[in-house]
Amino acid sequence: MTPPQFFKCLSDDTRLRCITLLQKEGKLCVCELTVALALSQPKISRHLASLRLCSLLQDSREGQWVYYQINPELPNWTTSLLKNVLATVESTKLFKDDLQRLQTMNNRPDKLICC
Amino acid sequence: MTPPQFFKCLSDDTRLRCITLLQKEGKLCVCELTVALALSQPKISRHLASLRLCSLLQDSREGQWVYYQINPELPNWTTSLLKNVLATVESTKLFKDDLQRLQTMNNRPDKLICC
DNA sequence: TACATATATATGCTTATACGTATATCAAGG
DNA sequence: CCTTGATATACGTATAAGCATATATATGTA
Repeated sequence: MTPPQFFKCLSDDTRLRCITLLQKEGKLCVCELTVALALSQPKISRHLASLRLCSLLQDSREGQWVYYQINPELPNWTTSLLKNVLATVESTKLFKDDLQRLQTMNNRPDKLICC
Repeated sequence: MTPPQFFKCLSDDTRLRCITLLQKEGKLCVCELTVALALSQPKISRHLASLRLCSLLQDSREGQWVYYQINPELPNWTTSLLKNVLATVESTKLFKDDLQRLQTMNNRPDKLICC
């Protein structure tokens, strides 16, 4: 992934919110992100797919649910920048609201704690 | 400037090259950037204008020449990210070639050293 | 099998980006 | 003034992004 490609991933509000939430929470399924960002499921799915295609995210199915997480094999420069980005965004109202909706979500699926 | 807006600035190759060169060199005029990136003058100008409009860059005229530099009054989080970006890009062939063309440029205008 | 929930993708549309070419503006020097 | 070099902008066009809605696929359960 080249730097401009990487920055394009971060240049859309929906994608940036997904990425920072995933950084914070580690692993979230599509329906959790849909509730957290309060956006339509297809919209979330499309952005997640684009982030998966450029290998910024990884997905893994657990039964009905598909979980997404930051690709743990990203090059160092991206990881370092992402850390920086989270630190920047974490204090914003937008981010706090997303986290709030996630934490108070009804019927939140249990994560499989494996290995 | 919001984070997505900021990342959109960095999401285009031409803009990213201008920004990193300006970070390295401090202040460059349009013709220097045109030679360094080996691109057409209107293309460079248009991208510089967009970066100026979102206040990532500042311009200042010195006679015939218009010099651009990173806006020194950017918020801390941007400055910090930009530093990170330069460190990432600096070792790439693309960046070195740009720098090379700049340094060997003919008729390079003298910068006004003021104050 | 039938149905509910979760997720992905397709379609049609609108808007935004980026580009090349042409042209305008602006400053400096005859 | 008139020209030249530097820079900015306008215009038309091609392409990419993003969206809402509808639909398809996959999984789990009765």
